[in-house]
Amino acid sequence: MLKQAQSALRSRMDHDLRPLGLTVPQYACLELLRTESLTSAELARGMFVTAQSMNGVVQSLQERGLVARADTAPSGRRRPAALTETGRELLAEADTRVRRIEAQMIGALDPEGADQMVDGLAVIATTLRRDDRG
Amino acid sequence: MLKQAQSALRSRMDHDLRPLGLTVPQYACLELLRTESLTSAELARGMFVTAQSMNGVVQSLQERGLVARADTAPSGRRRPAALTETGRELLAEADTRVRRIEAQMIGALDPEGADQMVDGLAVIATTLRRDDRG
DNA sequence: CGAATGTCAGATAAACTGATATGT
DNA sequence: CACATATCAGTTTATCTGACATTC
Repeated sequence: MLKQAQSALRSRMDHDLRPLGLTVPQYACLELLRTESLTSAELARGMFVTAQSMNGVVQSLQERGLVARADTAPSGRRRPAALTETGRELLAEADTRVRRIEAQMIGALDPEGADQMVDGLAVIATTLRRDDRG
Repeated sequence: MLKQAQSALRSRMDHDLRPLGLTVPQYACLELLRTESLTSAELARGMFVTAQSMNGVVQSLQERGLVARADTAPSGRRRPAALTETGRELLAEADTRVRRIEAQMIGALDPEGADQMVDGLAVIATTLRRDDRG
């Protein structure tokens, strides 16, 4: 089941990221911010949690100087978070660790199977959104 | 990535199990106990968490009367937890909800893809155990 | 002694619901 | 007014590490 693989992955990522002072949700958050600035609400949707939950994560990242947000909203109440230089550096280190895990994961599958896996997981992720039929 | 599908699944399970007063870890725990009695340590290994973490989960299940453990250990310090009748009933209800999610998940994949998915996830789960090369 | 199991204590993080405020 | 965003407050759960006891 998904749950077994999920638990194993989370456990392993937690173990490898902990020395960097990063939790899995924090890492996931930084990862989403790699290519673009996003508001807490957008990050929340990307991670399937409430805006309130995400707010806590973003605030802790902000306090640690890993992300930055403008003090005043450029439009509406939107205050997108962006990686700082420090954040980008830490993300790079976290990434090498996570990629090592992914490599181990992918290495255990045959090449064709790995491709189908990625496709299937993407389908599942979009299918399970709570919004699509609660 | 696994993480996206995992987050979506967790969010969806959380949402559907919450009305039963069950969290995802609690449900996973009951599920592991469906066919056999297990100690906290064994459950912990099955869920890739520490024995301490699992202890809290088991204790809350015990307080709610969903699982039972002998007061004295039949051998060593082992005090395996077993589902109570109440626990079994709640698990049944939780199961129909989770199966509904799984059906939706599987339904989004073609039959062949679903099979390969299950196999692949099993491989990943065993591969990622922290113990196998940390 | 060593290994497995159980458990206490303390800390931190994450998630929820509910309420409230602010902009478009 | 409705809707999206932000954020505060309070609660619960899960998780970790460290320490310690028990039993084979």
